[in-house]
Amino acid sequence: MKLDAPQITQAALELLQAEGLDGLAMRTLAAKLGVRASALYWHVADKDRLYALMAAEFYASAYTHADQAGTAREWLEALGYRFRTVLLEYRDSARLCAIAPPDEPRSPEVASKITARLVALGMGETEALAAIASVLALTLGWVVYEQSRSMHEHLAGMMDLDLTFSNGLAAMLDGLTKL
Amino acid sequence: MKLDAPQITQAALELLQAEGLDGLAMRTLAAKLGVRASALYWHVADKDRLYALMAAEFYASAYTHADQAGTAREWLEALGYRFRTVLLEYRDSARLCAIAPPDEPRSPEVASKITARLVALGMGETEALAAIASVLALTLGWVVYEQSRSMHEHLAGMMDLDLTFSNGLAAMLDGLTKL
DNA sequence: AGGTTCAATGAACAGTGTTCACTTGTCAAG
DNA sequence: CTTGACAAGTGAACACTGTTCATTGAACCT
Repeated sequence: MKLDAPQITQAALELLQAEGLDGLAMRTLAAKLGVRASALYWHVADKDRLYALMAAEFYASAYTHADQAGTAREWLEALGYRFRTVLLEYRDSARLCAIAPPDEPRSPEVASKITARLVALGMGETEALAAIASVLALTLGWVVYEQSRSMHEHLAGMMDLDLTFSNGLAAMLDGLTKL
Repeated sequence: MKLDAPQITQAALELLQAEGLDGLAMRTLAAKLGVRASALYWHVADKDRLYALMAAEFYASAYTHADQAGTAREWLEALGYRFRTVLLEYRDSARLCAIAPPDEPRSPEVASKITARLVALGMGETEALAAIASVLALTLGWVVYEQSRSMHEHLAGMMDLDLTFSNGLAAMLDGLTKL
């Protein structure tokens, strides 16, 4: 049962879910894998790199679900909705995404890959990229607030968080996909 | 020249601007104030508390500028616009806001104070709160991406960040303040 | 068997936030 | 003045963090 970068990422996600971001220490993570902390550095360069791998899972889940949509509008809505859903499954995940550096060096080709589906559904390239950035930004920021414990208690008492998020997202998409 | 919580906050903001979040160590901050690190704990309970005080400055600046607006729509637009502007003046400020816990215990009265201006301009209380949360979320998330160095280089090469942000914000506000 | 390479170890290092017993400095009361 | 009290800062320690590196072990191919 050899160690492995994806395996480490998986264990890190479980640890995040169980203990939160503060509980995610390299030694703790290593112990969970039956190994010493220094062994992790053979497979993963940095803790920042580990953050990036973890965050990439969230983004991947969001993109994967979005790809089942049939229109550009639906695709963007699914992206935001699924991104929030997967983030809410893990503690402190939004803070993690805020801390994590982008995992791959971003090149125009990568950008094309991300926007490809939207372009196929009839959007312009930069228009698509702008829309994706806006949706991810709104969702990430929203979950940051939603996962802050005292903020959550405060907001949840005064409104339906699911509904209010959906409204904001829908409002933005109405404007973005209009003309 | 006695030490003081607001003074510590101010020095911390300067240090953040100069060195970024990683350079913001209690000992470094204390040295900047001509004092030892343990002295800071007389005025500020925690580092988290310090984060909260710093973040509060950003929010205060945003709210202050917004209050000069004449309509609900303008108020919300100013809130987002100014929030982004002040965040961009400091390095890693968005990540800081994502980490910082809300500074005051949130009560219904505090919520009323925040929404007061919007209510005076004709919005319902919960409607106003939802709109504020959406605007702050979009802006915070946006600046998180914008301040990530590699992400910034990547996005800045493909679009006008000022314009794209404004578009997203305007699109959302069109939908939120419509009916 | 021998050697090469991949993988994990254990010990250390520098730096972190934080605590606490202790020394100051300042000012008011006796 | 002296005394006491209280606010403020010190210095040393603690526990913990991410990270490095020389060393060791295991697995594989020749």
